Amino acid sequence: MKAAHMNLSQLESFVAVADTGSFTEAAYAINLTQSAVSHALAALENELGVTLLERNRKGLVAITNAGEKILPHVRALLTQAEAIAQEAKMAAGMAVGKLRVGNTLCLCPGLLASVLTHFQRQYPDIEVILFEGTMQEVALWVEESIIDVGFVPLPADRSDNTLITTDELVVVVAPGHPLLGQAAVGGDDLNDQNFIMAKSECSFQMMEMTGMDSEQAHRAIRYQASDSATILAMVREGLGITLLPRMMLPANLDGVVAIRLDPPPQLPIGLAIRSQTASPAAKLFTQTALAWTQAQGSHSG
Amino acid sequence: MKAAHMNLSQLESFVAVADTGSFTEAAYAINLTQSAVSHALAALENELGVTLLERNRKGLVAITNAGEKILPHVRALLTQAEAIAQEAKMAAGMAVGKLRVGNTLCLCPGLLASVLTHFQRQYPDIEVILFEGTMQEVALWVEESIIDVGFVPLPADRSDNTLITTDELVVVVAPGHPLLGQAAVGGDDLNDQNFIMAKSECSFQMMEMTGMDSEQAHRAIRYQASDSATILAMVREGLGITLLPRMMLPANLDGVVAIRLDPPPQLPIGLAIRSQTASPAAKLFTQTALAWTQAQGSHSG
DNA sequence: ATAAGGTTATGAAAGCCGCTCATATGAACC
DNA sequence: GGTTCATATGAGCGGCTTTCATAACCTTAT
Repeated sequence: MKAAHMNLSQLESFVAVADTGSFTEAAYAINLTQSAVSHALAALENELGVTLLERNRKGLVAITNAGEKILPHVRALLTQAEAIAQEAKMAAGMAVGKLRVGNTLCLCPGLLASVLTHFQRQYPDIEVILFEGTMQEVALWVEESIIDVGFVPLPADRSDNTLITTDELVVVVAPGHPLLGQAAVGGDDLNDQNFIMAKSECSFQMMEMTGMDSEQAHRAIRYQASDSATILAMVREGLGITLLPRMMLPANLDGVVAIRLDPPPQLPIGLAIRSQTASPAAKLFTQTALAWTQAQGSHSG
Repeated sequence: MKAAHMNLSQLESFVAVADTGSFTEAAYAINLTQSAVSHALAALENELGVTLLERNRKGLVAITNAGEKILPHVRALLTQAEAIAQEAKMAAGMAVGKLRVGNTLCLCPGLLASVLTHFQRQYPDIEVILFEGTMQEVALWVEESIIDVGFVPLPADRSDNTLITTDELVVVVAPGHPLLGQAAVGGDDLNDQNFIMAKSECSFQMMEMTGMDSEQAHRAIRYQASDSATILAMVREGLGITLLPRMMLPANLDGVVAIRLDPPPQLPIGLAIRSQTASPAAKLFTQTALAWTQAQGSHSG
């Protein structure tokens, strides 16, 4: 029983099932028959000698421990397969393929939009697929080959990072707030304030950049909302103050006032990719983002 | 012409040809017919739409630029394939597979030997393949998936590193050397000495750890040899002094004297692996190495 | 030159493998 | 129990991969 080689198709099936949680959906997602997926997984499991998925003729398949261990490797393998195809097309002069980009909602949405616009114009044949998640998720996704490139706040210890830009954190308060009377607002002035922040880990990071420690930050948060408009509305009502990257401020902030801090905390934002094994599209994206940064720099300089 | 999926077998063929430089040898190496390899490469190139190898009916095949770009991705892909197989076997309770270990000759050879012995005893069914190279090569090989794990001097910026041990650098001189008269030998005392060092980049790193700068180190080296016995013989003849990690000293150093430095420079030695995508065998090896370190530590403590 | 010995390429045939179609089987919900 | 949802299974077709045999090509020696 000389085991035949495992197959890219089988691996794709496995990932698809793991992602969709269903053989039928997986089959649809990768343009195959449900039967094909079933056969593929049976063959794969047979060859590996391990059960990858706990079947359940009802609709939900659970991944086994073994499957959980193997899945990241499969993802990494398929990512390389895509990279190979892309490199080949690049060598033939065309920039095509898929690029999975991760972004954190609470990091300046305008940055992603600008870079994306430039990128799409420059490489119209690269299909961009967007993923949204927390900073931690985005960083993890890059490592696990779920996405090819992601915006993360630096310094990120894992993976390869290139600094794209920094964004200044500002305090937003209601008109007539006591802080407005001060000549300069430092980190200490924020300690006894009520904060309204986004429901994200990244809120704490931002607060700690003003000089608070983790515990203070947790205590200081009075309300948490998921949308920035909601947060600003609450600030307008005088329920508290908030801390935002400058780029997240709306064009006209009616009813609220932004105050710069002294010293101004700079949130560094970078792009994470898998250093050596990045796909060409991912490298192109990084280049585009860097070029955009420099263009911005020269505009304002 | 809907391109069929590329094939693991084709990719193996490509790597084999790239490594051996010959279709015939490659075929032999992966237990296939020369014809099969030829067909495989033709199919692969046809699908990718790129020429990967510059053929030459004489015996030597050169890799094209496109091939050069694609090759690392192929290696990474195949490494993941091996990792998948290993994870599967591990889940079934057996530790089997291949592990490619990189080592630098000038880093304590005893370390590798000890760890290897333990590892082989613990996991007799994991086949270990040794690679020797300079520190830079070893670090690069890990990144490029040519090896799974490698001993490198820390800090190595790339890849994931775990500290295994440190080794003290000592000065070795001929009997009667002026330095022997001093109470304590510091980095400054070495500046005007003639050095005999190994032909390796790692020599400079060691010298810089005593406080010299790069230029001083280059000037100070009088002779370079490739074997440590040769170096010690030259020191014995009074041609100069050398700097060695303690672990590289022979059991009885007849005719030469080792002097400890003050402060003693500690060369940190670690294991590099690909953080997320490491094969289970590579992780086991790291564990074994760490366990060995701790055992050593408790012996001497 | 021509032959010999090396290389890769090519064509045809065999066998295996992966896909689809059709259908069985199982679980839940009524 | 039947309906409806899911996955499993079996047979057959088509294609891909491999092998065998041989061609084409290059280099070197005679």
